[in-house]
Amino acid sequence: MSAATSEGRRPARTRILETAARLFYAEGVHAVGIDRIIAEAGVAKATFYHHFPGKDDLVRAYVNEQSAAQRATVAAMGIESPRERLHAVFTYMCDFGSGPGYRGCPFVNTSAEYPDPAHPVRQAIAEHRRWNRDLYRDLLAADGHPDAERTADILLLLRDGIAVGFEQEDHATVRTATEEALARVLR
Amino acid sequence: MSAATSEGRRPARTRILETAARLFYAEGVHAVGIDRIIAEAGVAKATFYHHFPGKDDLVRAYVNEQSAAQRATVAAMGIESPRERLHAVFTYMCDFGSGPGYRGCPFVNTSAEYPDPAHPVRQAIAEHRRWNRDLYRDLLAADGHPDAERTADILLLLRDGIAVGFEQEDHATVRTATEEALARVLR
DNA sequence: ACGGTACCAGACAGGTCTGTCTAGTCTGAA
DNA sequence: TTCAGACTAGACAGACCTGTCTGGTACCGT
Repeated sequence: MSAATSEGRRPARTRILETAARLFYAEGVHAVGIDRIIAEAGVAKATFYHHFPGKDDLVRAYVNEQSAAQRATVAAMGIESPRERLHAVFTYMCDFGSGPGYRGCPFVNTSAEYPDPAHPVRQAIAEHRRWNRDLYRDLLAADGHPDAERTADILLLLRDGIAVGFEQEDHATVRTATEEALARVLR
Repeated sequence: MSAATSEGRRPARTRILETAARLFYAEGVHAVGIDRIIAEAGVAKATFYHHFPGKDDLVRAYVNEQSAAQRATVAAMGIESPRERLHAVFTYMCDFGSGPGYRGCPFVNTSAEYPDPAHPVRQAIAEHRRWNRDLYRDLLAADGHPDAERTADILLLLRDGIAVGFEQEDHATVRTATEEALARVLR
């Protein structure tokens, strides 16, 4: 009996994506080979190449998966006011950044390994960033902020700073700095 | 006659470091192999391993070199007032980020390829960040800012945001957002 | 003249990378 | 029962990786 399908194991594609996400995030894209992913996912090589034409396609799927997860997290937040919602987003970032497995922003990290902005992986990252920036703008506008566009650009700067900061600096310091920065930026 | 030393060519170590800096920055650390560095530097493999015990040592030297260059740039700035000096630092970042060869912050990018914070390369990066943060704090304190410590933390957040932003977003937008963010953060 | 130092060219070893291919197993639907 | 589709195991090719080693040349201070 094949253990793969009858024992209620998750489908191969899912296992590949989950394993890739874990390894890519923890160790970097170039540092993790296909052989390791298929070994830890318990998948045959032919199966991997059946689902993904090449490694770059897997990386793109990984990026899109991360983006979908973040959008779902935001969508699942209670219906607070726009302002509370905006703060909740940044609070969530701080909580996530303070967690034990934090290893920086998956989008920033992955982007660093793909120098060409025209590469499909980079374009997937750019799309996520557009969503993120638009989220800030919409929440600011809904809150009646007088300069939602420019303030959204500033919040995106802050977002990236937080993502890098929690990877590099003391967590408590970054959290305090984030709260204070938010207060100053939003006046 | 050996072309290496008599024709006024730069010493091998310098050529290695310059070539490594160019390639590491443009394409990433893992993506560039030793073979390519020694080929483009016009250096024998034995010479490379004579100067650097291994690739990680070269990466560490690369990071330290970038740090030294940034410190020298700041040191070479005219003796403006602390506040002008602080603005000049951020203006320089914007100019650099808008340049044609910009590929993100070398420290952030390199850090993304070294997951272990205890790694010597990461520690070299951390040392540079301490210098940077202390630079902000000292300039703020010299300017009489009432909360130099916390504001320096915020400026470090902003710095990282700028470094990522110029790589990912429209340059003019990031520049405008930076100026506005600086104004709001410094009140 | 001599010895140390820096340098060059390139073969080599042992490993890992992506991607292809063969060959066979299991499951579910027609 | 037959057949397509998803899956498994693993050999293989060709390139690239880091690092070692041999062997030889040029310069420089003594």
